Amino acid sequence: MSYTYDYPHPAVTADICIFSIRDGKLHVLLIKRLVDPFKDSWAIPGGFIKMDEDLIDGARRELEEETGVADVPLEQLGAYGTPDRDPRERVITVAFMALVPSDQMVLAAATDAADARWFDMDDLPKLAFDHDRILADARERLAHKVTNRVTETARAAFQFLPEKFTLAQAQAVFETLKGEDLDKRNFRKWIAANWDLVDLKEKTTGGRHRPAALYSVEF
Amino acid sequence: MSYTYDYPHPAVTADICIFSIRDGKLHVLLIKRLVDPFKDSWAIPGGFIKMDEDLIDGARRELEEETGVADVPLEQLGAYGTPDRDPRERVITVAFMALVPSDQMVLAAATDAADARWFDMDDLPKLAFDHDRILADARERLAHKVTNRVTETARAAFQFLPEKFTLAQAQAVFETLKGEDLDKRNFRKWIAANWDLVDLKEKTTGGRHRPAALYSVEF
DNA sequence: CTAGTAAGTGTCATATATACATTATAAACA
DNA sequence: TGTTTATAATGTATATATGACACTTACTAG
Repeated sequence: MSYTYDYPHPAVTADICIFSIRDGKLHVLLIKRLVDPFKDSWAIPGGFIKMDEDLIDGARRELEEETGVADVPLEQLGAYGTPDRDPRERVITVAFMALVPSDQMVLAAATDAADARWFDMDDLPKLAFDHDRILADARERLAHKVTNRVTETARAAFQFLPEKFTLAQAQAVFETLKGEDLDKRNFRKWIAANWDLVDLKEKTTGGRHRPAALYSVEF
Repeated sequence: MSYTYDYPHPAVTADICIFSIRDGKLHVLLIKRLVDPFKDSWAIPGGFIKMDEDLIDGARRELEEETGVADVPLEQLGAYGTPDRDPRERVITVAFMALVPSDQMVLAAATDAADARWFDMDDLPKLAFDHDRILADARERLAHKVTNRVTETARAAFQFLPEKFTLAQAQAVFETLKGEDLDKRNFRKWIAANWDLVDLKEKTTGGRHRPAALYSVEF
């Protein structure tokens, strides 16, 4: 009996959907591919799993190599393995996702990708492989996670708010992540019931309207 | 530029957790391994994905080859790829699960496994690889799916009931699948609200107690 | 006819979701 | 200074889901 499995092996990659809010709109981090297939196409970052690294570690490494983005709390989305999803050879990919702040983030595309940029989710380019499907699945999952219970993902939403924020700002963030408008009064009830808001007893100034109360969160 | 990716490739398998109720207890379908590693150990069925088949098709094929079980509605659980989960070489597995009736099912282990048997989930043998972890994840998912909304999995629960069943029988099935006891009155409210039960105007006989009304379901 | 056993049934409290309209307060401007 | 404009702030009613909880009914066996 031989000591290696005598079956042909597919390639295995990890692909990562990184979401952020920029300019009040949901964005996703895409890279421009450096090599064929789909050279010069946009794609979600990802690459080959090394033989000695765990799937999530491979995902983290590829993400950093292609975009410079590090230290994000990835969550597995699932495996995608339609036989012809890669025109070169059989490639099975394990998809991950995360929600991160991106303002002070410096994208470093140089090494393993021709470019790395944030794209508005409402204005996406044509994507390589089956990445449009993976991304759609991730988008759906994001919307569910953001309000359904107090998950890591929901907590990440507050990263898009300044230290001191108004409830209107918070509502805008959650609306962006969910992809739908929320009722103001119901949102305020929800956030007060589910998060530990501190009323800072300060108000905004300068607006041509009634000033808003400022809050901070404690986790 | 070469036409194949010059990275080493891991092996990729599909592993399948098949649940059923037998004797009123939750069981899982395991196979006895025919070859090393873990020769003669029990394991959840599974095997190598072929180069031209989709993940779910590979899972279905392996399941049939190793157990004789066919035509089950598999759902993907996720990918497991810890580097040393297989002592021989790097193997990444994609796990699937399903809930099926098993009474008239004939297990045919002969071909690709030394044996195939149903095991009581409360009396499992030591499992090969990391299959205990995969199985634990599947068990948890099953419990959630059975009552949370009207899913395929929830519908499958009725397969464990005869054409005409009492509400007590139905409750027993759902208790087994959830792994916890349910309140009789609350269960009756729930099943009446969520399923289309037909009161057959018949009653059981022969019990040393008050006869029970018989129902059937319509989907 | 009595004992045993499982069937059958309703209410209250709590939590969550959703719909919906008016008043309050500051800045800008005439 | 007072009028306009823009956003902030607030409460109630309804519907639905969840979970706790105890007594009466009806058959069988002895």
